[in-house]
Order: sequence, then C-alpha cells, then structure tokens
Amino acid sequence: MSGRRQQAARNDTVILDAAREVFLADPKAPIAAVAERAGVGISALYRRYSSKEELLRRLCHDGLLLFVAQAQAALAEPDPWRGLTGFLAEIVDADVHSLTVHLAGTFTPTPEMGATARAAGELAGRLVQRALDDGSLRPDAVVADVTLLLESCAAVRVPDPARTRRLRARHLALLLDGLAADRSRTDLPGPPPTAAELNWRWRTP
Amino acid sequence: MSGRRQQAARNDTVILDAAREVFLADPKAPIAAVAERAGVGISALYRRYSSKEELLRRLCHDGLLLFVAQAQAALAEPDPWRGLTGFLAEIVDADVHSLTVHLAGTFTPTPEMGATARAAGELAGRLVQRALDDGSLRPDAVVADVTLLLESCAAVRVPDPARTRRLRARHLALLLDGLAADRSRTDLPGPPPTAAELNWRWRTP
DNA sequence: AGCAGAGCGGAACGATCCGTTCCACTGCTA
DNA sequence: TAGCAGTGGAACGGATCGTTCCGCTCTGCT
Repeated sequence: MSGRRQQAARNDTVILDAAREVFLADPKAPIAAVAERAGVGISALYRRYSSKEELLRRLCHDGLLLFVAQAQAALAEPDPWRGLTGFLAEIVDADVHSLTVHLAGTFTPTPEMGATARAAGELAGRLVQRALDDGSLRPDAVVADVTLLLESCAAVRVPDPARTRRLRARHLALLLDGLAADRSRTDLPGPPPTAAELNWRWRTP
Repeated sequence: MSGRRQQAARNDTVILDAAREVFLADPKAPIAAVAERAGVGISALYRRYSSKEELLRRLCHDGLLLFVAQAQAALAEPDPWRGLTGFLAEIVDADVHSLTVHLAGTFTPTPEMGATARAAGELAGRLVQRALDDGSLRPDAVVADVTLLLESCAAVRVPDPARTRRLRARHLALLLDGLAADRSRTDLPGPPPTAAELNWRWRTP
C-alpha cells in the first residue's frame, strides 16, 4: 500500500497522537488545535470521528485499556510491593490518569467504558489488597488512597512535558514512602474516600 | 449606620465570600454565577470592582496575604516540625493554594502581588530550612517539594466541599509521613523542581 | 417634606470562541 | 481517463460571557 491510502493510514495515528498531546495539555482545547498540531485539516479529523465527543471517548477509553493492561502485568510480578509501585510509576509516567479522569465529564461515557472502568477498579483493588496482605503497604491505607495518589500526581505540572514526568516521579516517591508499612507512624485522619466519592466524574446525567 | 448603607457594607463581604466559593469550585466561572450565588445583581459587583480581572486579583492577593500571615504564625511555633506541618494543614484546609495558583493565569498580576508572592516564598523557605536543620524533615527534601505538595493536595477534590477538606487532610498526612526524616529510605529520584519551574504561572507576558 | 443621587437588578449588546458543515480541489485507483 | 476517496480550510450558527445601560427604589440630607 502506498500513495494516498498510505498517507491516510498514517494520518490515523498522527491524529490520535496529536489529540492525546493537545488534550493532555488542555482538556478543553478546541478541535482546530488538534488539527493544527497534527498538521492536517479539520476534515481529516471529521472523516474519522463524527464529533469531538467521539474523539474524546476514544482517547479516554484507550487510557482505560492501558490502565487495565498495566495492572494485569503488575499482578504477574511476584513481589506485591514492587508490583504496586512499578504499576503506579508506569501509570503516572504515561499520564494515563489525565487521560481518563481529566477528560471524563467532557463527554457522556458509553456502557463499554463503564465496564472497562469497573475492570480497572477491580484490578487496582487486587494490587492493593496483595500489598496489604503482604504487609508491605501500611495497614490503614485503602485502594481509594491510591486513586487519590494518582489524582495528585497528575496535578504536578510544569510547562515542559519531559520535566513534568521527572517531577511526578519524585512526587510519587515521596507518596510511596508515606504509604510504605514499615515507617508509618501518624494515624491517617478521617475515613478514607468512598468509591462513590471518587467516581462522581463518571456520572451519566 | 443602618439602612441602605449598612446593606451595602454587608454586600461587600457577601460578594467576596460568594466569589471565593464560586471561583474555588470553578476558576473560569462567569461573573453572573458570582452575582447569583451572592444573591445580588450584576451591578452590585461592578460597582465594587471595575472588571472581573480586578475581582480575581483581589481574591488571589487575599489568599497570598493569608499564606504570609499563617507562615509568620508558624515560625513562632518553637518546634520546627510542628510549625511546618501545622502550617501546611492550615493552608490546605483553607484551600489557599487554589486561590493563589489556580487563579493565577486568569489575570495579569500586579507588582504588589509579585512582592507578596516573593515574601510568601521566602517565609516558606525559612519554615522548611528550620525543619531541615532540626533534622525532622528528610534531608533530600527541598522547599519546592513542599510547593508541589500543596499543589497535589489542591487536586484532591470531590463534589462536597466539607468532604474535600477531610480527604485532603488524609492525603496530607500520607505525604507528611513520606517527608518525615526518621523513615525516609527510598532515594528521591531526579533533581527537585527549580523555582522558575514552579513560578511559571506568574509570568507577566 | 422633598429631592438628589447612591445603590441596585437585570435585560440587552457586542465580542469571542468553537463545533460542525460545506464546497472546491487533488491525485490515486480502477 | 473518469470518478471518487481524501483533504484543506473558509464560513456558519449557536453558545457563552464580560460589560454597559436604563429605570427603579429608597435613603439621607437639607
């Protein structure tokens, strides 16, 4: 395959990459910004996605699928603590959380996405439970604390993307030292967040 | 003083409170939302502030001043660790960081605000240095880590404001356990953020 | 008592932004 | 070579929002 067809196929990925970059930098960016970044016209976008919302859904679902894949890989790691921390490092580094959470609310989720999100939550729960049973995670931590951890790492943000990744890794290390069992001393105040509190973005009104 | 004058004076604070609530919930909220929340007309707003930007500036500067005041109070606490942690708890609880950082960029800062921001940074630096000298803060932490900590706590957010405060307190406790000296073990990866990296929002283009 | 105007509510205006459509054009493909 | 998949980008229409403006009320002063 070559010529026009190949160019079109290449555009598929170019557009998706551009959209990821643009919407990660600014979840409310206009569609035209994506086209400009991709170096294509607006038509090339609308030929592939019938609306902005559909593109956002695709991006978000891709993020969820990556989350699930990484979580499954992490469960294969024999050491629960290494599995959990490695997983978190990957998710933070790939900025999956921005993809899934910051974009949620800008579109109405599909049932399929809801299912994937449930699967993601279930896998994360297993990763955390393993580390709790193992004794490597402080006993008063819950899976919701890990969700908040991801949210808080995504909030670390400087103009340079590469630098942002480094700073997030540093922040994550700090948080993990706070989560490790052998040095927890302060009692965590208040009840942990509930599932409903954390999933409010996925409301389908 | 009573009657119309008193009502007007009361509106001063009602409007400011409403603006704080509204813009904390959504930094890009329209002016009309503030008026509605305050239970006044739009004119009552424009009588006091010549533009939306001026109102935002006022809000932000108030936040900075509160930051400075709390930091000075914390320096009066004899125990450096208690001073630092108590200070952070206050700032997180009052959501000062959202006031100052999330609002920055939505207006052009005044020179006076720049000066206050510098003072705030200097005071925070002293609080951190005290805890470093004291040995209660892990030696590889820097003041920029504390800035990121505030940023990350502000990212913890659920629809209910009261619940948000509780969850942030919990998240802060986790982070502080990671920052305390006597249990740090993991080396923090990468160089800490520089001042320029964290102050980019205060750019005046 | 009466009036000037401070204070206010909210409709209306104009600017801006943005998603989507549409049309002309290009160059592969059959 | 005819036709159409693929595209660029101008143009449209709707929505949003900051700001202005006009008419009203009721106070505080003379």
